[in-house]
Amino acid sequence: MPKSSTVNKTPIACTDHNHEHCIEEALIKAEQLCAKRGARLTALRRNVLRLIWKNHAPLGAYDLMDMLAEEDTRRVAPPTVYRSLEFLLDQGLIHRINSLNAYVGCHSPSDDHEEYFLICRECGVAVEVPAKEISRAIDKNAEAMGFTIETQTLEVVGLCPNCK
Amino acid sequence: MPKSSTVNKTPIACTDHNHEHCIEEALIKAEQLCAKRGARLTALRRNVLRLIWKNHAPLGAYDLMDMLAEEDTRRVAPPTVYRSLEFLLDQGLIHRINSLNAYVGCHSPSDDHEEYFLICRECGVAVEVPAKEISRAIDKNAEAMGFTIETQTLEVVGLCPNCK
DNA sequence: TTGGTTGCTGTTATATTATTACGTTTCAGA
DNA sequence: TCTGAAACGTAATAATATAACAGCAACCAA
Repeated sequence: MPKSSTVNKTPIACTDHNHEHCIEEALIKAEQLCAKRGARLTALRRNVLRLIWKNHAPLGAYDLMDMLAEEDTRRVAPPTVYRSLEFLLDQGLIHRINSLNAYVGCHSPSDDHEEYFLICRECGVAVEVPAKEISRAIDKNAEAMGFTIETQTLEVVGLCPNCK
Repeated sequence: MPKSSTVNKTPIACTDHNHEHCIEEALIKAEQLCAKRGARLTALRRNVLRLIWKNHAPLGAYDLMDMLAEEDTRRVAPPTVYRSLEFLLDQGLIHRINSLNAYVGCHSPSDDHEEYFLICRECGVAVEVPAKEISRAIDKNAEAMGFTIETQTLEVVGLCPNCK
């Protein structure tokens, strides 16, 4: 196997960390990135991003609608949330977890990275792991079979250190 | 990267092959496996499996319902199809493609294999590729981070040899 | 500053995928 | 042939996502 570029220790998401810091950092990075790109991080989009970062477990679109409703005393319709999600996905600020129909904040939105997810089936936490070597190997195999790769989705479900 | 166990050539699914043979073989293997396990491959389940094997592109549950309706002049309700799909998944006779909400026949239902999918976004074909080494590497990394892995989902989308 | 254009949000309706709950039938084994 | 478990039928509904169109806000050029 490739020499692992992965740090071999418990992910921050699974430790007792200052999560306010995660949220704050994510929002600042998002502001900066959008400013740089001339993309508009509107109040709604910012709110959705903040709510997604509420914890390290992916949230569904309808969960987000409920959370928005709780905060604003005003119900938002599905297209509104889905449009925000689409924007955040396009900007690489969040990822979609296909196996959960849910969305989670991206840890390194600035670089064009390959990643995969370790998902705990008990507490729901989803840890983003760099997948550069694995990804490259898959690309190589695929090309040998005549495929041109555009996107990869690797989702791994199990138990996190806290839940086992 | 690991020495590839993948055969480096165009997958059968992407060639002009005798697909009747694929279907027949899949059904025979299914019969044998179910017989061995004492599992009941009923007429309905067999039909669903046959329809899934209609081609090498994953089919949605409602597609299958439509196809059953066309053949039987009798509409089957969602739970009926979903129960058959659940059985076939349990028996390892089919796989679910999360990114498409669709189902595709398994090429080697008898062995407890790890696999991933190359999916063509143009023609829809989904090719099953053995992922033993990659899978093991992911397991190892995950364990180093304190995770215990139960299931892996790797789906790769791009263009097949015929569509590019 | 105005007017036009573009992009964002609101709203209604509906599509798509999947499950719950309960009743009926079928079938293998006693 | 009876019986219990498994499979299937049916109606209702949940969960996720999109289409289509209207109104509004922000930006830019004149």
